[in-house]
Amino acid sequence: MPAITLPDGTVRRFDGPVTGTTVAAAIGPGLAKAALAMQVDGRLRDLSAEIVDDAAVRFITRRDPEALELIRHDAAHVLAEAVQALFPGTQVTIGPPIENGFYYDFARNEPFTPDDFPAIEAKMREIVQRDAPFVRSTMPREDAIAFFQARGEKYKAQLIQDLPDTEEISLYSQGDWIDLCRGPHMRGTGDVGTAFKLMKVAGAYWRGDHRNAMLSRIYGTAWRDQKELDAYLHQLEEAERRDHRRIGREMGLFHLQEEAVGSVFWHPRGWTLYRTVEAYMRRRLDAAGYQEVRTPQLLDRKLWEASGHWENYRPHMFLTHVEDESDKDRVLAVKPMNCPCHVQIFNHGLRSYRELPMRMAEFGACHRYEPSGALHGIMRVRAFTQDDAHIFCEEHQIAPETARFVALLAEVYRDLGFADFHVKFSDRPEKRAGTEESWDKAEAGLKEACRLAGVDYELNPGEGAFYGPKLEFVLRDAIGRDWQCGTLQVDYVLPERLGAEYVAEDGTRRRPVMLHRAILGSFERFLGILIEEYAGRFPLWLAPVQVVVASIVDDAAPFAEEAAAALRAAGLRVELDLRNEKINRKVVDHIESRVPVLAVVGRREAEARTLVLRRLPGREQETLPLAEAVARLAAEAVPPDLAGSAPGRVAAG
RNA sequence: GCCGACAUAGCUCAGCGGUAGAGCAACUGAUUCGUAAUCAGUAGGUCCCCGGUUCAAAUCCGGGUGUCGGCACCA
Repeated sequence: MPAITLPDGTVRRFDGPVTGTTVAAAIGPGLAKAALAMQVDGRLRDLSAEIVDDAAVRFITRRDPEALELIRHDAAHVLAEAVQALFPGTQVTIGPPIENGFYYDFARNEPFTPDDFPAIEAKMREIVQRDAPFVRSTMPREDAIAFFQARGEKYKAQLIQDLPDTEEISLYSQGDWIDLCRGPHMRGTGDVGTAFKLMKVAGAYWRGDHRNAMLSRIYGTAWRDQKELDAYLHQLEEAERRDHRRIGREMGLFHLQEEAVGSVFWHPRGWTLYRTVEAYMRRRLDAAGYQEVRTPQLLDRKLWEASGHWENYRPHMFLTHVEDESDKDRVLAVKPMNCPCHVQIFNHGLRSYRELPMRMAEFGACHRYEPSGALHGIMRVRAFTQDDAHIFCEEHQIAPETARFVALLAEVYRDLGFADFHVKFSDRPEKRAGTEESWDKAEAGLKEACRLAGVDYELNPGEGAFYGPKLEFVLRDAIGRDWQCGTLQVDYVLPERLGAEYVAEDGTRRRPVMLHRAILGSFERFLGILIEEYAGRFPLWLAPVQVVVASIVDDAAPFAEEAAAALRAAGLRVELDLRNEKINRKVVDHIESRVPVLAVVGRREAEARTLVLRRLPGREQETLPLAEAVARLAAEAVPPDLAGSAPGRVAAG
């Protein structure tokens, strides 16, 4: 006699076990038609599932957030059926819903190509049209294994084999086609609808392990209706326009070329942006009690052996040698990290606890031999500069230093336009240095510090650095990819390996703890993210070219030059556009090159000694006397950390 | 690194066995024109590299390199 409580609090009683379909029908024909699945006591279930006991039930319709996941999951099944119908002999593996869509991994000797999409999509529509109901059944484990083995689905058989004993083995059929699946599903394939599209093919390792076979993955996107699908496709196009590689070229910020794979050629405007951010960071670090240092690029392998990099990190290191006979056996490595160098500075001379915490910063240029497939624009490169620092401290200082760091990082991100970021906590990896005790201590200490600093994180198991656990501060790019920028790592290992010590209050020698930390991560990556975040339309203080003074007629040129000089004298980055072009054309060009302010000078302005300021890409304009225009723009161009203190003059970078 | 796709003028792209083309940009000239592209002309290419097939290769085949999308990697 289940009593079913609905979200609005009403209770319905039934004589015996009922399916969701029956309950929905009892409530009303509208709901019976709209319900795709249900939530029973918070758990998502098939509509055809029986409810035996009293329960709170909520029906899922197409409008509910859960519907998207169901649509995508079912779409993956439809894709799998379509592929097996068209390409006999293809084995199915897994096909989960993901953000914005779904994928399915197939085992097939010949990989799919986008040319196969039209046929597959057509078959999918056919299957959706047929609207076969999803029917759930269960099978004893051994039977299920035998069942899939007999069909030549060895991946499915293996999946079942590896399911925990407690797990019930459920299968879903849609017409003649059947698949191992946990569910739940909607009523039938027709509920998938037609707002789906296959997007791309890719190779993917079975179970994500590069030692396993490579499967052929098909990605698709699926939505409630065509309108949502169109909106998503449009959004993808927009994202493509923000791509830092495209904007970098369009704005003349940087380029990459074959002779220096993974290294950036910064052009004048890009370098201006870089210097602006660097100068900002330097001020921030100075104010936060850091001391900046500079350390060598090339260091003898002895140091890397001592630090543990030689053992743990060598495949990623660039090694050098010289031809000189007397020196030819010496191996110098280009530094992949700055930390060992900073320990060398710390070790130079006897340290006292009074000097701790010692915050040692460096804009350190590092080189790492990254796998070719990992390279991506300026976000993932082989040569980059970190806003790196190491805090040498005593154990009890870990928590307060973490809190200070997180506060600084949040302030920097906010100033640079990132209100949102998320934090991951990565604990001990398989390949690591140091004892279990030191890892226990480091992980516990960092967790405690997070608690004190009020940092919420998600756990990222096994992803720590080889010397210590880390916090990762993650920002998202235009294409929806996440990038680790900031980081904080607790390290008991390197001070030990490199023999760092200080004299404690009681006169004994102790090991400091090292906190490795970065806020931007690398300038290259961060600037890539920054470019995408603003789509190249930077706030005035960051814009490489802040103002273009454009003349309307040649007669106005002398005053335009005078105005540009005045703006430059106030510290602004100014370009002059005296081309023999109409003002319409100049407006278009400078909107395209993403200049924030256009100062227009015609005959009238030249006579009245005024400027017409137009904020691009907007249309509003205002006329101001030259001196006032200069003062206003100069004030506006003050970096956020200097705002409030003497406005007017702006550090050049 | 693995799977797949791609590589033609500065940029975006067409050409896909018969000796290279468009638009924009560049350059020259005319125009001096008040806020989203003035007109005309000129110039511009080892068709990524190396081999092969062919009377003939940008085009077909093989091998490299790079880029792009995933996967793996990201200390």
